[in-house]
Amino acid sequence: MTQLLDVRKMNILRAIVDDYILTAAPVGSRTLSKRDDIELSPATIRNEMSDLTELGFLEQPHTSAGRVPSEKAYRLYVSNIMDRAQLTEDEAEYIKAHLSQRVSEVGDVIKETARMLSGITKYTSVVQMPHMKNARLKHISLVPVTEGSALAIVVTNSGATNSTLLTVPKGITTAHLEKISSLMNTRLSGYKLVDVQTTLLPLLREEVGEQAESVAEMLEGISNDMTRQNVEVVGAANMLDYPEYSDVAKAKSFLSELEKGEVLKEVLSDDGDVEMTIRIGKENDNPELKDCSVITVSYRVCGEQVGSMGVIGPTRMDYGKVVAVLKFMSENLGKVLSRMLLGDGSDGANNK
Amino acid sequence: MTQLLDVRKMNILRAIVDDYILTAAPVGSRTLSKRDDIELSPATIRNEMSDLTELGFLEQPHTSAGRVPSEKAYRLYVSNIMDRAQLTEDEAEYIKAHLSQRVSEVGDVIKETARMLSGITKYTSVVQMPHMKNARLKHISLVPVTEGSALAIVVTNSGATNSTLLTVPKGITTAHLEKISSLMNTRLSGYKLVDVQTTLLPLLREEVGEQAESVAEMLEGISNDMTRQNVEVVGAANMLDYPEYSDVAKAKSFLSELEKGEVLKEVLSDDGDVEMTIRIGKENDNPELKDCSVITVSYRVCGEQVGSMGVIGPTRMDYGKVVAVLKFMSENLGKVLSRMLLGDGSDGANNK
DNA sequence: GTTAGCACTCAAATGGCGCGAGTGCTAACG
DNA sequence: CGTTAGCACTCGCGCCATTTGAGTGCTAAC
Repeated sequence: MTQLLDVRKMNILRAIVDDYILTAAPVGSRTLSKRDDIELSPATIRNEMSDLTELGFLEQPHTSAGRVPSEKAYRLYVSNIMDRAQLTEDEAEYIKAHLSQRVSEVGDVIKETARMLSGITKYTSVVQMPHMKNARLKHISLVPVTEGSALAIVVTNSGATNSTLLTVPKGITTAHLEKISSLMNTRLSGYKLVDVQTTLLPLLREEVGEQAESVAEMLEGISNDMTRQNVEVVGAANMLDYPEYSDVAKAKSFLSELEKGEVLKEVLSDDGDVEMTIRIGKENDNPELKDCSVITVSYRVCGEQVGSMGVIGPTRMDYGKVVAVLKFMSENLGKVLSRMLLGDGSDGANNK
Repeated sequence: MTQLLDVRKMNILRAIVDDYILTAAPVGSRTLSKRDDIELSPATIRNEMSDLTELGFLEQPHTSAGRVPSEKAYRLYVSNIMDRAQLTEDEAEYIKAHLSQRVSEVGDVIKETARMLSGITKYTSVVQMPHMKNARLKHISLVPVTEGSALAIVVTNSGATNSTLLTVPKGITTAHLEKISSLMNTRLSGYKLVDVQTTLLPLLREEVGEQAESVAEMLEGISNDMTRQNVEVVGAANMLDYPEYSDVAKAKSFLSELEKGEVLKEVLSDDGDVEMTIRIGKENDNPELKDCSVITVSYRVCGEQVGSMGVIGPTRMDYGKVVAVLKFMSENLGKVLSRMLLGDGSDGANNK
């Protein structure tokens, strides 16, 4: 493509998208000509719209209706046209306040984040719990609890802690446990959790003599537990406010799909190191989302990418706003979590 | 009330409720007379229906429509008329299989229970995580993890274990922690968790000298963590299948309310020792549920009532089926959890 | 006490009608 | 030559009158 569209076409297209995002109704030439930012007669606009339709940026539901932006138009809008909306002072303040007030549990912070995301955007929000795949092991201790169970306490280099209750073979003694944990420590310290599961575990399984099986099982239990991904979904009901879901059948299939949780894998799919991903309509792998757009952003704790979150809305979502909110939210969540996991010490992330 | 209704009226009422539960459409005299179990002419039935209307068991949406059961009718139906449906072999089998296959985590078992409940009933299900309020403390240990944090490991008399990460004052040493935990053990062992929070904590706070504040904070952290109630909700989207929610606005307000979570408190409200509660329509405290019925049942682990679960559906829900499923599910969940918490030893509950 | 018959009611479905928003084309204008 | 006014044409949508049919209540006969 050379210069995609001349300035006037751009302006018209922007106006159409803006309007459609707001009203969900096909927009016509007259409506546009009334706008302040477009000083053209309806007829001229009609000509331009005709061109835009031919180029695939607009669609007509039927002959005598206005035009509706195509997915191609949204794509262009997102990458070239829209001016990213700013959060209002109030919103920014609100987010900061609510995020730092819940400093007790990681889970709570994630939930609150999801709530705020959908509260501000009025769409459906999805927030992943931070995973620890890339965290490096620092220390493992095994504490006997009852006959047949022990607690594994795992500390990672970032300072994060996790504990899992393990079932251990009945006969095992405290001395045994200590031996095993010291073994684990010498062999595993410094490695990533994800490596433990994929590569180190098989190796170790061969090497350890006596308690081979128990050690292996324990490790598997630990890394399973620490690798499991949980996702908070909030605001699904919001979708019912939009005319695209005024059909109950559509609403139902969307909500069911959400509940099944397959959708979440799509959000979860972290595209390498990409900061933010915008998937419009059929760009989503899941056919259930073909009328939705999904914007996701990853967040980092102490520089390490540990999870992502996203907003799901109709294709005519307010992209500018959502992008702004997500960006802000991701940064702030990162800060708060970093602070939490490091025990309030202010290193790593700069918490202004 | 003497004998509430004569046999024929009962039969007719049952037939109407049965039919309405199935079709959600007002049922007329002709429809009824065609049924095999009622051998009367439409005219006779009309007379009876007229009586039933006067008695408050039936309602007419408008003059020329059939009759619809009133809440009073459902009440009667539930307590006197319905024959509790049995689960099919397949369903029972299915439940047992899926429940015992997920023996790893309590949370998973609860989730699976909720999923099956709504899967079988096609309504919305709500399952509470088991609480430990009534569990008696057996042992507490505090394990230092990093500078500034320690893990509290709590074992209860039933063998259940729980661990919480606590933040401790920076200066504290391992020796300190040991002292504190032994103090906790001597003073608290044998008490119920719920008592710790409400009555023991203030007492203790005065008594301990030196580390008063830290101890108190820790205990508060522990008991907060162990008392928190979590609830799984599954199948909300199912409601959209029923004509009573074909109005999107209604659907939306129901779903929003569910998401807000206030509804859950209602389910949670354990009516003392009552096994099963059925709330029909406006019997629900929450006005949002005035067109719903909620059936809840508590479940027990080792004889102790530790949580409850329920099904939310339209007032014309299939009461017989739901009651049967809930009863079965509650028993089986109890068994599975008992087995899990006791570490597979088969005492307490009899696991056939 | 039960039932057939009949007049009456009323929601919902049906179908025509006109409105109005919007298009596309053509011809005139600067 | 780009822009605009004018006009005929399209077509979904809401409105209204009509029909349909399920259902009732009453009365009179069995």
